[in-house]
Amino acid sequence: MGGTKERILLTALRLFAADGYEAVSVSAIAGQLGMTKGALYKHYRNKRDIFESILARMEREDAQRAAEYGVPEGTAEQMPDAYRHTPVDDMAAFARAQFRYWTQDEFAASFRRMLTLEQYRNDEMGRLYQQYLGAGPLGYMTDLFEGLALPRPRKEAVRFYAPMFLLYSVYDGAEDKEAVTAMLDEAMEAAREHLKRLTTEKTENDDKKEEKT
Amino acid sequence: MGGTKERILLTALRLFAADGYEAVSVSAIAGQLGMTKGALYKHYRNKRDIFESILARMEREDAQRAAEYGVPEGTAEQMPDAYRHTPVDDMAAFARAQFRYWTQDEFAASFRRMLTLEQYRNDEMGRLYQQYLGAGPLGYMTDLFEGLALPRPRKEAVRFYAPMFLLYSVYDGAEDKEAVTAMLDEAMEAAREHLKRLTTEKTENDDKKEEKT
DNA sequence: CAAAAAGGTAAACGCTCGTTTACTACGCAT
DNA sequence: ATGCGTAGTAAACGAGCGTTTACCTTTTTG
Repeated sequence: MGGTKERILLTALRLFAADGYEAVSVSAIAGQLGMTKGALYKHYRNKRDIFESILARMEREDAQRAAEYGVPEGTAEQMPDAYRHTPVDDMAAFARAQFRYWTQDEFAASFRRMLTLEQYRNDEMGRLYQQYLGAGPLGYMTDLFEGLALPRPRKEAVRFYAPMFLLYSVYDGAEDKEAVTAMLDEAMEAAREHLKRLTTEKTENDDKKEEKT
Repeated sequence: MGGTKERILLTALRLFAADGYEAVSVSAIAGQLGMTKGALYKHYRNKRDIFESILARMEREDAQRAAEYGVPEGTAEQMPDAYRHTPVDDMAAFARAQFRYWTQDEFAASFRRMLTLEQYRNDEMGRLYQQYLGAGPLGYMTDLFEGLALPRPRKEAVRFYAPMFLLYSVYDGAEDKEAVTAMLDEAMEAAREHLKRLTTEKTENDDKKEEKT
C-alpha cells in the first residue's frame, strides 16, 4: 500500500484550487497521476468523496494547529481566560505565522484558493469560507481585543486583520512574492505599535480610575 | 426588438457569479429566461461570447465611472496633476462610493463575484481580478499617497484599502449587510482622521523646512 | 403585399462527464 | 499451492454538455 490515496487527494486539491470543483474532471485528476479514472474509484466512492476528504483533512489540520498555538479553532467561540490577555507581541507573531501558513504551506494555500472558488455555490461553502478566512478570523480578533478591554474592538480587529486578508489575494497574483511578505511585515509592525500604544493608554486610564476609588 | 440580449447577459452573469463559468450550462441560462438554449445562439455566437461580452461591458462601465469621478481607470497609470492633491475628504467619500458600487450595484457585485471565481483559471482572469479588486486599487492608492508626498505611501495604501477589500467578502457572507456597511464607515472615518493628521504634520514639516531656506 | 429578416422551438450531433462493470496481475496469509 | 484482498486497466453506460440544423412564426422593410 503506497500513499496513493493521499496523492489523489493532493492532486485533486491542486486542480480544484485552480479551476474549481465542477471544472475538474475525474479523468483529469487520474491523468495527472498517470493512471486511469477507474483506479480512483478503488480509493474514493466518487468525486464528491474526494472533495469531502479534503474538507475533513483541513478540519483536522486546523484543529491541530489551533491546539499547538493554544488558540480557539475555526470560529472563535468561548476562549479560555488564559488567552484573554495574550500580549500584543504574541498576536503579531501569530498573525505573521498565519499569513505564512495560508500563502506558503502547499495544502493550506491550495485549500484557501479552492474555498475562494467554491464560496458562492452553496451555504455550506460560504460558511466555511467565512469561518476560515473571512468573518471567522475577524470575529476571533474582535473577541481578543474585547478580552483586552480595548475600546472599539471591532474597529481594531478590522484594522488588524484586513491587511492580512488583502495581501492573501495580492500574494496570489504577485510576481514578487517576497515583496508582498514584506508589505505584510510592514503592516503588522504598524499594527503592533498601534496596539501597544492603545493598551498602555488603557492601563494608564485604569490606574487613574483606581486612584479615585 | 426587446432587450433580450441584455437579459441573457445579466442572467448569465448572475449564474456565473454563483457557480462559475464552467459550472453553468447554456441550458441553465436559457431555462432561467424561459426559453430554449437554441434561442441563445441567435444573440451570441457561443457561450464564451456571452462571457466576453460581460467583460467588455464591465470595461465600458468602469471607463465611464472613471471619467465621471475624474479618476484614472482600472490600473492606475499616469494620472493628471490635477488629481495629485485630491483632498483627503474626497478620497474617503470616493472610497465609500466604490464600496457601495461593488456591493450593492447588481452588475458590479455579480461581476466581482464572478471574477473572484475565475481568478485562478488563467493569467488573463488573474490579471483582471487584480486590476479591478486587488493590486490595482492598491497601487492606485499608493500613487495617490505618493502624489501627496506622504512618507511610506504603500503602507498607508494598505491601511486605507485593506478594510474595503476585507469587507467586500464579509458583506457577501453577512446576514446583516447594514452592519457591514457600518463597519466600513467606521474604518473610513478612522482612515480619514489618520490621513488628515498625516497631511497636516507633513505641511508643518514643510513649513519648517521652508523657514530654513 | 411580398420578401426578408429576426427570434424562437425541437431534435439531433459528437463529445465528455461521472460511474459501473468485467477482467487482470500481484502480494501475502494459511 | 491456494485462495483472497488490493490496485490497476479497458470498455461500456446513460446523461448532459455546447453547438448546429431544419423548421416555424412574427415583424420589419422595400
